[in-house]
Amino acid sequence: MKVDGARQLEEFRRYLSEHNLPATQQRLAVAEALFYAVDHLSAEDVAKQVAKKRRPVGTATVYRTLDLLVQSGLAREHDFGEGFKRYEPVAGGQAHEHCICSSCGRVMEFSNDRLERMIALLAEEVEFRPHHHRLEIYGLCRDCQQANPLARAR
Amino acid sequence: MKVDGARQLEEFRRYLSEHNLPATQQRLAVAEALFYAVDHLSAEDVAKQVAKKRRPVGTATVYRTLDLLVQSGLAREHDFGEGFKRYEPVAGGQAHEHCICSSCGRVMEFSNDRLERMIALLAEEVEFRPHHHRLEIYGLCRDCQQANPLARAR
DNA sequence: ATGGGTGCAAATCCTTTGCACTCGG
DNA sequence: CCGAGTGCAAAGGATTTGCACCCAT
Repeated sequence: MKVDGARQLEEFRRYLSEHNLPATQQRLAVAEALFYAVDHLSAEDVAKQVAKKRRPVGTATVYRTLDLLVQSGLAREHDFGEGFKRYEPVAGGQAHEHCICSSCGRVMEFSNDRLERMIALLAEEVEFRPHHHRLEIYGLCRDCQQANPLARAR
Repeated sequence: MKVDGARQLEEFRRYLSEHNLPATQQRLAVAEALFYAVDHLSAEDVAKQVAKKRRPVGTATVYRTLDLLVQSGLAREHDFGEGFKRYEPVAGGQAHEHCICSSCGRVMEFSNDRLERMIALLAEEVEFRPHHHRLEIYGLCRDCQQANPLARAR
């Protein structure tokens, strides 16, 4: 989901200083790569982006910084069943869900307030205090439906 | 979610013969372990159950059979962010969702037809042909809310 | 009989960790 | 300055794979 990269980077700086954590080149470079990404990036993707735009950063640092970003609430972690995780920037509070194409792997997003409210309500019905959630819909994207009209999504 | 183990095992047998796949001792033992489980089992849990009730089965076979079960639609795979996958039996078509306690790891289930319908509808709105989905709600279960009233779910 | 299944162990792949060195505040 | 952060490479843990042997059909 599109976010304002510059603004997000500023938020991250604030988070770091509030927590007495040094704002190192590496941390900022990793955060920047994620915040300006248009897609859901894997840790490796992030490392590549950083290497391209700035200066290579160690794998460990990439993972450590991604963890920080997740903890700060500025990023979200996903597992689309590919055997590794993907990350995406989060613009404060905008919940949204994902459709993952079983055929080509494309990920689409949508959001719907009524859905969000219903989810919160249903959780409370089982005496659960919801914090966040993740909805992934697997099936066929438009292109793959056309390419293979009879295909049954896996 | 509770399913009829014997019935499910029969379904698996049918699936195997329909696909010209041998119904080996190991496959049946793995399927049985999963179908009679009350919880969401990891591959290792499954192996342990099989070893206890029947005869030890190789790790590779456990994974291979779990894949078969998922492909046959008789089992479902989950990643609750623990670093490994969990599996649960699926009784034909009964969609249900999960609440995962961030504090103690307990998993609760619920289902709601209105939610299911809304999810299908929203996917179609973005020209996506949904096949199945996964909704995971993270937060605090009732016990953990009481044990730590001020805790903020992660 | 016989083609696929199984077990074992080695291989993979993503992610984490230990440690000496470097740097931001 | 100095404790936290970084890079490297080695470790870790779940899952997969290669291959000789075995068993349902």
